Amino acid sequence: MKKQIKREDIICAAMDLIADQGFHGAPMSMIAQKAEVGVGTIYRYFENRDMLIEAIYKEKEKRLLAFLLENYSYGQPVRKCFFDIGTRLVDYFIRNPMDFKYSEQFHNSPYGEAHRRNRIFASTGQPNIFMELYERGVAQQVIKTLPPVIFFNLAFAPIIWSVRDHILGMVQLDDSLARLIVASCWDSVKM
Amino acid sequence: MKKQIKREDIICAAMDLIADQGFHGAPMSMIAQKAEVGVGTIYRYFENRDMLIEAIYKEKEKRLLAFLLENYSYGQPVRKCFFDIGTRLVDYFIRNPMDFKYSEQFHNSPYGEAHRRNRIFASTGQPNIFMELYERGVAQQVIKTLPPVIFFNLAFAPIIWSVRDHILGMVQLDDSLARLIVASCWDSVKM
DNA sequence: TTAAAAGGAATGAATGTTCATTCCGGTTTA
DNA sequence: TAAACCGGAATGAACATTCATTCCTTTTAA
Repeated sequence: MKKQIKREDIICAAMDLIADQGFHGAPMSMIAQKAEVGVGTIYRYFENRDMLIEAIYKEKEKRLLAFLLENYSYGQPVRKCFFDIGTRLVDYFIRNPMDFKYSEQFHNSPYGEAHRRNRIFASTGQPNIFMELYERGVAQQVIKTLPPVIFFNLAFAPIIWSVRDHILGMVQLDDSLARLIVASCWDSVKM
Repeated sequence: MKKQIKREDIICAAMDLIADQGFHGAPMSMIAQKAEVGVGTIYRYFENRDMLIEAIYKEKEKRLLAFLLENYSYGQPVRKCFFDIGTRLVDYFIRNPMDFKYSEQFHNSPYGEAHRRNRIFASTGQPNIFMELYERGVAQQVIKTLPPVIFFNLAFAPIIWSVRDHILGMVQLDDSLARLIVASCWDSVKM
């Protein structure tokens, strides 16, 4: 009970610090301070720094996946599903900018090297809606014949970059612009 | 004369190390060793670590820009210019993977924070072919009406991600696939 | 009912390591 | 021979991690 609370405190503190200062700006001492906890305490909950960082990532990933799967438009046409996933992705990250920033830091660091290839669409055992979408699209010939990786890049890279720009204040990503972006991504992959 | 050679040695060593080990894997002592130079010598050519890292970036950027501008299809239709830039970008990075990797490391680190927004299309005083392309496209109504940043994301994010995947060995990016990707990006921005 | 004792959670000063940077004795060059 | 150059040991700052000690909660026993 108490235990879980402290663990949460540490995770939140670390995630906030790392999200906006990067891994360099988040020494254990600072994480401890922000979490209002002794440095040593962190080590009661996490084997070491790497494990803490990994744990945060896992948690974030789990939440995102859950959000994407909630009421997902299973069985709808490929195009519909594509728009659904795209707009949800934008929604989620705009509502949880810290998650996005943390994820960026993580993937672009030695810690995330291993996961780099999992990105969003790895086979986590979960029903993989990304892969399913790709395969269905190819089978029905509604999307271009492309290696899966390329499909994913065309489909999501502009979205991710645009979300980043939004969070950095370079653009205002409102609903209509978000839709326009997703539609453009669709234009790039559709047959 | 000699001076320039040592400077080059240091830059090359640092860039190779950083490109494939990241900034963490490239302490000054290791750079010195790889460059076959004393640690102190580095400080004769660069004020400090940050300056070295910055200098490498500037050099790389200059080279890329020069490559893109070489025989650039000025005055051709927007579509033609778009394809030209896209394929050149792929070509350059595939032929200079270290430059690409370095650039990725740089942009995703505290060092590159300042430049993050310059990415490839900042106004460096140079004739900015990216901005020119965007403006011409909008004026002629051959591309969608989008904020410039979004246009750039749609146009180049998938290319950059795909190049990265190629370098990591996730896809084989041959000429025809590269052309297909550029064409798809065009599909996403064209009117 | 209360005092004492145990168990284990929390703490943060101390430790050891990893660097960037400096400095000065040696070496080359003009 | 002086001046410019080099090299790499020495320095000190920044950290992750440890561990002896304190603190708090729960159990025991009188």
